Amino acid sequence: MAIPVKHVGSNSTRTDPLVSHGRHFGRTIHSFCRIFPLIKEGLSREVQFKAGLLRYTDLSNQELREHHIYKELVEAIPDLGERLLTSAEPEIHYIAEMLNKGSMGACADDTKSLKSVVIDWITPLGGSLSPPLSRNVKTDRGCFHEQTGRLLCPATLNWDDNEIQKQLKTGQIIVSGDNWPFFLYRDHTLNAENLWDGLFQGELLVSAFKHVFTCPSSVEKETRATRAGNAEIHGMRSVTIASLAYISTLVHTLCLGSSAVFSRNDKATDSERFYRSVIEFLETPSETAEVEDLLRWWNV
DNA sequence: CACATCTCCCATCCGTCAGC
DNA sequence: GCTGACGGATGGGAGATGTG
Repeated sequence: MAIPVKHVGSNSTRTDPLVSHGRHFGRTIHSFCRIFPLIKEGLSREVQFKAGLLRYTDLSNQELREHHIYKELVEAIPDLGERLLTSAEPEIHYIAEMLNKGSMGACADDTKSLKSVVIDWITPLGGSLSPPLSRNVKTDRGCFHEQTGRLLCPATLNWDDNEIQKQLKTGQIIVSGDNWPFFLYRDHTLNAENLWDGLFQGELLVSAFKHVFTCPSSVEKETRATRAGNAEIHGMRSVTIASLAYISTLVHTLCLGSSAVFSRNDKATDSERFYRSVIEFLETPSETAEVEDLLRWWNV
């Protein structure tokens, strides 16, 4: 297998800094994507723009969105744009592979630690879960458990209705679009008069966000951190739409959900579908004002 | 120094799926 | 069915950076 190995630093035993950038890319810019095609096509479009062969208005919405992600990627990593322009295909493959490695690795680590502590967070204060949930096994979560099922249930539905529970278990009801689950709302309750009230301000979401981006111990009142957390390491200043979607998806599918696999196949899996619907929703032009308010709330 | 905390990485395991 | 390749999950641990 001929993989061109081109290390950036002089010390060849260290991992390529691209991996670290890949970690942050996955958490804050975009998850669930094939990085090589993203770069390849983005690069090709850029070249065509410069040559006057292509205009932004020629792109479909999907292409526009992909190109936007490409631009964010290039801007996030110093000298990447320049490097890509002078790289042959094998080198681009290598770059994509390193970024992908980081992106997947971060996701694996976050899932691993979150799915365990999330048990603490959903356990009632001073009480216990009945039946108890295993910290390591997820198969009995999701709709199969009273506590996780209630949190995952779309907020417009009544979890206490047996018929609804049954339909959720059999997959007849799919959570998507503006039918958001309870855990996304502040106090895990829906204000029927204002669907935006408290949306994406759920306590679980906030805890998970701190856990991943600040540091695990910052979730409690006093942080015991002795070193920089992820946000600081990568110079992250503010909460982004993609990072909110990332955390929401982690909690939704990987911590509360029962599915065992965080898949990125071509088939739309639960996690990917959920991620996309969150992003699409938060990027809807008509919701801009509310989203700005939301981000302001997060960034206080 | 011993320890605590945290990020990052690796080796290994396991489920899925195409090709026979 | 069987099998091997592949990719994601998992557990463990190295290394960085702080504290008492």
